[in-house]
Amino acid sequence: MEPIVEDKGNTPVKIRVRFAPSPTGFLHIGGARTALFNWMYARAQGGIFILRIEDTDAERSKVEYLDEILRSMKWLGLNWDEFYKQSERFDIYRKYAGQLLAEGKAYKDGEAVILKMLPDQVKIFDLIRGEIQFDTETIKDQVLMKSDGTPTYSFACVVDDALMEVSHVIRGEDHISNTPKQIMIYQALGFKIPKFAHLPLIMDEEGGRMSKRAGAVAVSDYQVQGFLPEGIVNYLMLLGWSPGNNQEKVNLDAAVKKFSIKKVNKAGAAFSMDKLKWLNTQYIKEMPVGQLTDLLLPFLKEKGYGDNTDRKWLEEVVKLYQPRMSTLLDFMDWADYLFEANIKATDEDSAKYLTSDKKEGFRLLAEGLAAAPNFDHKATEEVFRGVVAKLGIPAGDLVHPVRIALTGKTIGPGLFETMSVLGKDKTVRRLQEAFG
RNA sequence: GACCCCAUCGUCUAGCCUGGUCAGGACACAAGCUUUUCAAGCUUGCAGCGCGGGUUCAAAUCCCGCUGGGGUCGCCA
Repeated sequence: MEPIVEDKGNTPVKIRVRFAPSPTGFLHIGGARTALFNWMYARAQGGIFILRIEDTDAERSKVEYLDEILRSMKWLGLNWDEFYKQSERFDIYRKYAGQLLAEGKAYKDGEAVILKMLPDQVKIFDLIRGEIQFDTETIKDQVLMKSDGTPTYSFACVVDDALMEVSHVIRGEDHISNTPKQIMIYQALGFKIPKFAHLPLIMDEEGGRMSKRAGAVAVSDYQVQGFLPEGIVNYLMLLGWSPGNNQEKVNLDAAVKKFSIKKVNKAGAAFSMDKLKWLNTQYIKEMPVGQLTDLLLPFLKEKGYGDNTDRKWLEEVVKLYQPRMSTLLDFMDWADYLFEANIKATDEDSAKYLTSDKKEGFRLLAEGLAAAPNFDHKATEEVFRGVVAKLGIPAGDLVHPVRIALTGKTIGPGLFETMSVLGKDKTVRRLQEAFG
């Protein structure tokens, strides 16, 4: 089956799209969304997804950034079919600039090459917004090649899009006003003009411009914060697009099947950390424990918890926390008492829960647990129930103080499971030492 | 300021193209159930077509204006 679409002239056009980041910073969450929509469109149409690095600015471009962008793309699962770097194509841009000079369509100003803007009404056809019209009279002459011999963004972009036979330019709305300038370049060069699709911008939680101080903006920040690529990708696709049928949780494969660029929204979308977390929670919940444990390993290692932990035991612990985690980092916050030698509750919690009337209960419990033949949650519960029955108090009276003593926290999984994974030695010792 | 884009619950959205379903779903929020806590889960609730004119028997839906928000005006990308 040939992946084609009909254009106006009825000539079959191969779908070719590109994502063109500049390695002057980390892969931004907005950039990731642009990449995602390009990727989905390519996959949905059986087309080609090109990754083109726009590193014409040698000053600001850094290899670290390039590496990070590539890493983030792979992490998100956005694989590319072709790869280019503009810094390796300067000869090409120079050649076309020379051509325009020779044809008298551009002129020199010092070493710079500048395109004459002809008065014209430029129409661009945008797949999302329809027809947009500009009057080039208000646009000044455009620099093509800078005095230092390097191409400007618009020039390199147009030359590459044309030479790489990009059929659809899918990019952020912030590029709308670049488009008429670029069309003038296409026309001067005699290149075929591609179709455009300008995506709505992602705003911060307050509806303003996305900025660093508004929280995480780099994809890698979200990775560090314990988000899963599945959750991020799912969330990002919902910003400006809907899979329909009231579906919210949709994986990449399913999304590709339903994706249509024409169904993309026009209005900007505010980012919601809450909803991202909710989706992340959904993906964590459905993940096989073994896989989740694997993902947790690097986080544990970084905290120095990773070494010589028993895998089977670790998976049991993970299973306990899996239903209540919304990011991988939650596990690190909640399960630390299992890895630390000593734990401490806040003074406030100690004062509230570890009151002297609990001493007898703690003593009996420590004694009973120490003598328990085994230490699964059934065994620990049996001992516990025996103690509260003997004391004639409600279970809750002892449950909360014990949890504080064992974990340093007021929240957590069931107490008996908690004791079981903590192990007999630590459990008994922490009970004995609870009152100093 | 000039040019351009946009406008449905607090937020993301379905519905708009091809006017006529109590404007549907999700997150968040609130309440309840469950319960040894916190989550999760289930149930219920709260909440919206920016304003003003048209067109029409009928407007969230079509047209115009206003207001509001956003973007661009670099030898950055």
